[in-house]
Amino acid sequence: MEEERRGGGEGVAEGVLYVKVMTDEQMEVLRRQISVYATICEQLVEMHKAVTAQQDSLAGMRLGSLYCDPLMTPGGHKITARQRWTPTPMQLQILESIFDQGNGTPSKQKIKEITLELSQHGQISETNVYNWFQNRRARSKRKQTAHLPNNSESEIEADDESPNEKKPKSEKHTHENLPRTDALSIRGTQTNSDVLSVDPEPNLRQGMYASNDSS
Amino acid sequence: MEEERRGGGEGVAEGVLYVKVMTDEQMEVLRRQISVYATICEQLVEMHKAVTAQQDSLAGMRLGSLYCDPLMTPGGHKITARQRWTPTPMQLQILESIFDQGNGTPSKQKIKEITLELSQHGQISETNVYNWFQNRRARSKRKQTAHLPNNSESEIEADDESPNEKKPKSEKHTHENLPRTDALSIRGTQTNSDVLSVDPEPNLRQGMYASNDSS
DNA sequence: TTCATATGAATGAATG
DNA sequence: CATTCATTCATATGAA
Repeated sequence: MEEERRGGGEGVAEGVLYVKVMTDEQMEVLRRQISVYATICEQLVEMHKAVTAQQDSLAGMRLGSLYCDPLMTPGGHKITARQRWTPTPMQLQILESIFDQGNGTPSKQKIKEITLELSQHGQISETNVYNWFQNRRARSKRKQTAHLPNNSESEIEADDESPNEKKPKSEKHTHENLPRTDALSIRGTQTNSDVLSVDPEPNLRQGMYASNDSS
Repeated sequence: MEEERRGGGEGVAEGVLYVKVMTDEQMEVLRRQISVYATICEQLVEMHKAVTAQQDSLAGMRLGSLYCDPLMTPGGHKITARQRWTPTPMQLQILESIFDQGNGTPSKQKIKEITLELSQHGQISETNVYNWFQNRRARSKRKQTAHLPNNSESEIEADDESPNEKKPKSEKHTHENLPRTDALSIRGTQTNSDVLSVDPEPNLRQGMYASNDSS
């Protein structure tokens, strides 16, 4: 599927000319920047849709066409694929055994040692190890949360913008959910004359960042 | 030539020896181009905001009906309901710019100003800003533990079966004064080319964070 | 192809 | 501030 991730070098008859024409860092930068204005463009599309919809109601004409089909979508950037680390079976085994030792919280020093150990079996970085443990613990904990809560109620979550509800997200968020809108939130809410009204309604918590005035 | 000028950091990642065909200058060119586009888009958004707002406010004379509820549904609860704040690209840009300014720890007063500024681009609270800076600093500092004093990685190792890569986050740069333009600040920076001089909303950035009155 | 899932990585928020 | 937690995003892989 992704054999053409480096589509830059076409015309190769035989052999996979496998060269990177940009460093990951460069690619990351570009990706970021492109993503920025791609999102903005998406907002523009939404606005245009809104505007044309108004006109539509007046003239009765319909011209709702999407004129924005970028090469990538904010939901899935297909610009580049960043390869991610994959532990070798050997590494995985070692990691698993360390994890099973109960020393659930490997400190930084541990991480270094483990990384050094694992680097004998393949490329690896401390970040990889760190992430692995983080994920391992988090996911093992989530598995336990699948305790068949048998919630007899049916909380009707009508607002499922995500049709795929396979992920067992039966967790319980014990914190207040702030009515957060998505990235392109400028289209909703008040597009009235009060578009730019600052809504300084911060969900200020108890402590915040400064209990007192440090001035 | 200058294909190896940039101290990107990585030259050989895994088995694959790749060359850098993009120079700093090329990169800079792309960056600036994208920056221009981003700025244009940003201004377009503002323009459309003004337009839609105007239409809406003039609905009494034009439409005469409150039919301005096409797709947005001001009270649309079904857009997305996330518990966690996610900065919009524009907000991110602004935050990054501020962060790169080296003004380090923003004081409480700064936070307020920044929050006010960012609220023009989406829902945000002071806590969000504070957390962002906290995380930003902490994580950028964690980018220093991946190199060994005598780590000669000039060797091309192709023995491993794990095609992986380090984690070069885009912000490898410490907040040192980069000679290049900052990460496209699509915000206040009035487009030098004055592409679309439509700025009917002077109150977009009233205070900004320029007013440094911290204690 | 498309969908579903596992999982590495990113990150906002919380805790010390 | 330094670490950790919790959640989400993105990608690799396999099944339908």
